[in-house]
Amino acid sequence: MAEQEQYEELARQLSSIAAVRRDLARVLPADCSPASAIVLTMLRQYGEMRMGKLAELLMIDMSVTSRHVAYAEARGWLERHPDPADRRSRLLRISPAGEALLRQVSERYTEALATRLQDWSAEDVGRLIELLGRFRNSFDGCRTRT
Amino acid sequence: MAEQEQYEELARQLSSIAAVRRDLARVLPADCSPASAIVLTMLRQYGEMRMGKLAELLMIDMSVTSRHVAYAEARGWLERHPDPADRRSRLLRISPAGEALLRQVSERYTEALATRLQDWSAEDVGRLIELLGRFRNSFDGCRTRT
DNA sequence: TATTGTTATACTCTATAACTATA
DNA sequence: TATAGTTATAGAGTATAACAATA
Repeated sequence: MAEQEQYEELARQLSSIAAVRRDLARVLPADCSPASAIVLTMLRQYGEMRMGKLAELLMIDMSVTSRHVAYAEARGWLERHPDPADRRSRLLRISPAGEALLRQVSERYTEALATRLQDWSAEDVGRLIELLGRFRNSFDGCRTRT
Repeated sequence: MAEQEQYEELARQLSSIAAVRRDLARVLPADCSPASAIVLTMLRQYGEMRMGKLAELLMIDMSVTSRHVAYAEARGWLERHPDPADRRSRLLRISPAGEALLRQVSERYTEALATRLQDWSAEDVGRLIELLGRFRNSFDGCRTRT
């Protein structure tokens, strides 16, 4: 258990991180929104999946996910194939163009982060990643009011 | 220096953190936006300041800051006093009502975080805070494209 | 009936640009 | 002229609710 003061500080830090995300988003290719990048990243990492599963991974409403997917499909970055198990649903799969886009995104993110974090050790970056992952997991399934 | 893979993972984590922020925002009092909460927090922490300084702390454009401040002032959470040094500017100061609101915000944030992070040690929370602070600082003044 | 996904609508946050008042 | 702040406008992201198709 942590102290109240720590929790307040943590809440403040979370606000600041939004600015970092905006900064990072500026390096993305012109018509690739952060939303597109994360959708494609999930499809590459976890493979073919349904809309509902994707929404769950992204922790956003399916209505929003649906629009992000439509945007990416319109640009040829992903494909929707019939789901043999359920005709209401379709399976989402990243396309070769989407893979190519992700390689570009990864390059730019990496370059931006390498520039900004040049004085960080790989160990500290690793620690930050580990703690952020744990932090996020602590919120999984917590969409009710306390 | 970290590896490319680490940077990619870090970029993914940052996307996830947005969901955490949304979750946390749900515990705020009805007409208190996350923006109001952070504006008031800054005024409490750093004291009276000008609009430009506040925008810099929040790392958002002054036009946006101006609207957040107008919103908070309309609800009596902060006051704008003449700046004796520059009549174009006004000094922003948190009001007693704003302080009261912040106490409520702090209570709810704390309760929400305590619930979600019950299996975290104070040390790990401290490490996360420290790393997030350093991370944010590494981005300060980096609003250009690489 | 319940569930999967889509669409319509509204709200929040943000940035850019044009503007006012003062330095 | 330059700067501090405001306002108008536009764009991205999200949630809720109503809806269509299928389970």
